[in-house]
Amino acid sequence: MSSSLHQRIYEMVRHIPFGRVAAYGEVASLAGLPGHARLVGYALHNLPDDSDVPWHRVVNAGGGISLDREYGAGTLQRSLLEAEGIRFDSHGKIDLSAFGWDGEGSADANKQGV
DNA sequence: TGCTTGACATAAT
DNA sequence: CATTATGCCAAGC
Repeated sequence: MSSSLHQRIYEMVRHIPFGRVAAYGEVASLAGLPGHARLVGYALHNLPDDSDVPWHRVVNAGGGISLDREYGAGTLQRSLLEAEGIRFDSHGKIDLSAFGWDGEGSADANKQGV
């Protein structure tokens, strides 16, 4: 795998704690690639089958799914997120204030009482 | 090796 | 609120 950049992104996504989500831009910055939100998405698009990367924990800046539900991936992502205790609002988006990776600072964001 | 594309983000229209 | 435009830059061909 010459694409070490993807590799690094995969690792970063792998470090996302359970029941939490991170935005593409967030992951990019944390991965050492500030501004390369697209690379994150691109990397996940090329995500190898043997990877245990929780790509479903990566969402867009609005806490929503960028993938088309029709393609299956979007629907699958939402299912996986709900399986981790993450809730979606009426708009099909996630409350980043509660489930965002940086949401650790919020007190009532800790409750995972499903 | 150079052009095209892209699971994004943000501002403007 | 939906669409358009632009930035940014690596991966794929």
